Amino acid sequence: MPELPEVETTKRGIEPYLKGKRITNIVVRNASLRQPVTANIAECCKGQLILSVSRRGKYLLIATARGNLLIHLGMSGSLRIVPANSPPQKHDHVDLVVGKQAVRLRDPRRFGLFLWSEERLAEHPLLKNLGPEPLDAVFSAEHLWNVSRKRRVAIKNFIMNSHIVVGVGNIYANEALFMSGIRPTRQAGKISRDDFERLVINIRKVLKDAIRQGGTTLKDFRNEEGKPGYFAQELRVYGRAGEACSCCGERIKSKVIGQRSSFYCSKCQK
DNA sequence: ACAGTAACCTGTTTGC
DNA sequence: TGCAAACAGGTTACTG
Repeated sequence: MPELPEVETTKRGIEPYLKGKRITNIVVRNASLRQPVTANIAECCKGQLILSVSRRGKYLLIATARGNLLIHLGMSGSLRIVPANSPPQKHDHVDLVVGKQAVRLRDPRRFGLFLWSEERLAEHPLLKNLGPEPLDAVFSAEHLWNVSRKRRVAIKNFIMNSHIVVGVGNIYANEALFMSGIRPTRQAGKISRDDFERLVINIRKVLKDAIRQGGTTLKDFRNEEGKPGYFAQELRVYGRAGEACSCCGERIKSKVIGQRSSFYCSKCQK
């Protein structure tokens, strides 16, 4: 599910309910996510004042003076604001209780994470090797050029690699490559500087546009109010195999690249 | 160091 | 209609 725009939408949605409040409790109903929910997590952070809510890549970070909550939504996770006493549904695994309300993690596939960490975030194993934020200035054509030399992996896999740049998942990788006229199978090391310039611009554009629309809801993404995002209607190639290209009319092709379904126009993308 | 694959899970869609 | 297979937005551990 959630790529950067969906995580950013979630971050903006939950922030007003959390910032400046004290953590009342954390209720864990099912600790078996991709990693087990940190043992005794409630005792670790009960009573702590929430200083900030932020995002790094697809990770949500909730900071207190003693440590940080680190949440990842995996493939099927979502966070909602609910009354703390409302009955949980089948896949509602964890509640972060703040007063009479709770931020509730629902994650049917349990690929998500809900962790407590007292080490410096810059040192955290899940965060320390991440590449730049695509919406930061340090993410540039020069960066992509520098780290792609002699790399033979397909450009689509390359930009989905969080060590290269964070937050670009399958949907937006397909879209950004279409917008840039780059065939997703091309070797990263053979992309020209001009192509990288366009790719950087379009990765930023597609992510910003999707954030503006509240993210992309294919099936189960919901914001903190349980409402879907509206960017799906603006997707140009993702999920459109066999349809006419919006630019030239050619039929959109699909192909599995690196185990992920990929979509492109063979006329517009070389 | 790099590239490719399997694995972690469950729900929904597709095809016979 | 029923059942099994295929597929899904992410990440990482392992292999060669």
